[in-house]
Parts: sequence; C-alpha cells; structure tokens
Amino acid sequence: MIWVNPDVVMDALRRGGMRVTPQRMAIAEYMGATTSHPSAEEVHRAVRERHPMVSLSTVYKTLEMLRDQGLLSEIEMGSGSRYDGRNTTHINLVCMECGRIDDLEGDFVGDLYRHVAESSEYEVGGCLDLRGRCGSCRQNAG
Amino acid sequence: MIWVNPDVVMDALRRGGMRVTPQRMAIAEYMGATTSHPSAEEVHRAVRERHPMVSLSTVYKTLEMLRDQGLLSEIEMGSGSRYDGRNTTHINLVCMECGRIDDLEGDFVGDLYRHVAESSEYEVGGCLDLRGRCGSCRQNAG
DNA sequence: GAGTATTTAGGAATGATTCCTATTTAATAT
DNA sequence: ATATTAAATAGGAATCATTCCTAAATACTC
Repeated sequence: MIWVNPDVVMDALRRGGMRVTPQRMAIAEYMGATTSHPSAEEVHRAVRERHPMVSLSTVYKTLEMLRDQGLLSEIEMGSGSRYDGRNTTHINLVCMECGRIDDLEGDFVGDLYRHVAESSEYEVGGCLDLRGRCGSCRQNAG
Repeated sequence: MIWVNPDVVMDALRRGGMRVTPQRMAIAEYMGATTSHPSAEEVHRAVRERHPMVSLSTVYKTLEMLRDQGLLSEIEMGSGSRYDGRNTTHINLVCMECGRIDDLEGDFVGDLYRHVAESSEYEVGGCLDLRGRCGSCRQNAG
C-alpha cells in the first residue's frame, strides 16, 4: 500500500512554486503515517501534539492544497469531510450508521474505472465512496 | 428507469404508522418527477410553486425520512447534500469542478456490489459516488 | 543578512442543517 | 359530522464545519 509521502509532497510544493513550511510537512507526515480517515479537527489535534503552533485554518488549507495536488482525497460526509492519505485505487466503504470508513481494494475497482472512462465523458479523479452498513452495526441492529 | 413513486411513499408512510400529509406527498411527487439531483433548497423552491405553505425545515425532515425509508438517496457534497430520486443500482458521477451529477448504469455496478458483499462485512445500502471531472469542465480547463 | 512575496494564526463571518415550540392537522372513534 | 389527540408543520433561532480576513511571521532569493 502506498500513502502520502513527505518527499513527494516536498517535490510537489517546490515544483508548484509553493513554500515548504514546517506546518505543511507536519500535516503531510501525519497523513502519510495514519491508516485512518481523520477529519480536519482530528488532523489538527494529532499534529498539535508535536507542533503546537499549527492552527486549524492552516490544517484546512493544507489539506485542500494536498487534495488539489492529487496527493490525498477528501471524503465528504454530512458531518464534515474526512481525509484519505491512501494513494491507490480503492473503494471507501462508508458506514451510514456509525461513520466508520474501511478501504477495499480489488481488480474490480480498476474495471469500474475503465467502464466509466468508456461509457461517460468523465475523467475519474477523486475517490469512490459506497455507503452501507458495517459489520458491527449490522450485528447491533439486526 | 424507476423513480420514487408517490403511491409507494403513501404505502410506506401508512405501514410505518406515519401520516400522509400534503407536504410529504408534494415533495415525494417532485422527487419522483425530476431527473436532476436537487439540493434541499431547490426542492423547497420547486415545491413552493404549487404548495406555497411548505417550509424549508419540513423539506429537510421529509427528505431525511424518505432516505431512511430507502426511497431516495442522499449525495453528500461539501457545498451541501443533493437528493437522488432514482431507485435503481447506479453510479453517481460527481464533477468536482462544477458540481454536476450524472447517473451511470451498467452491469458492472451489480458486479461491484457483489464483490463488496463477498470481500467485506458491509451491507450495501446507500449510493455509489465517483468523483471526477465532467466533459465540459475537461474541455474548458484542458 | 536584507528584501519580498507567501504563509500563518486567530478570530470573525458564512451557510447548510438541525433544533425548538406554539400552532395546525391527519387519523380515529364517537 | 364532530371531538379527540398524537403527530406534523412553520418559522425562526441555534449549531457547527468551513471559509474568509488581516496583521504578523517566515521561507526563499540574491
């Protein structure tokens, strides 16, 4: 599995004429290290443990910038966006009940992308979200 | 293509011990007639033309209720939710640039659902969203 | 090391959605 | 039909994630 890589982020910043700041690198490092799908607030909390000076608005802007660079993807949920540092083609299974998100890889994702490219004018860019109910919510509620 | 059907909505309401109100039926009828993916605000505007008494909060609550009954689905976007009256398995192609949403049907959607059922513990319930860039945005921006 | 354009921190503003509650009304029984 | 009553509605206030604003800080260039 491939995740956001701080070196790649640094390259992308330099190539785009943007500045490499400690805040940006701290956020990129965190997103490269976590396997969860944190909200901006959660990224802020985590990054602050080591870099207490980072503000929430910087977190938002940095995550937006990384998304625009194609280095991570944003999963939009009613309760707020979640961010995904994973870089491979995969499905985000989103539990409508508890908000949990699981990744699912497989050849069929690539197949689906190919079908979309053939049968529509869309260029696939963002992530693929499928809403449902996770295993534990199914057990708890029947 | 099958869309939200007012008769089905009426049945679902009665079966669930809920009341059949003009507001609910007006909203259900509109969602059954439109092929677009309107926001709550747009539903409100449209429904008001014929039923001026309907409030925005009622629109929100009714759409939520219809979604919980599985009669329509909610597409969550950063700029607010959009509602989809379509009732078949399909992909929502969401343009990240202009917000346009197109439906795409095909056997591969069913294949994907089957793969998810086999390789995860999730029960597929909501809709399948794929973000990308639509044809006209591709042309305009290169 | 100085100059400069970019970035940041912090808080205010925004806007979609939810919450609140007095009033209205759909369904039921009389 | 009418009375009864629990559910639903209208309208506006409250909430909360996100964006916007601006003075101060700072990464890069020379």
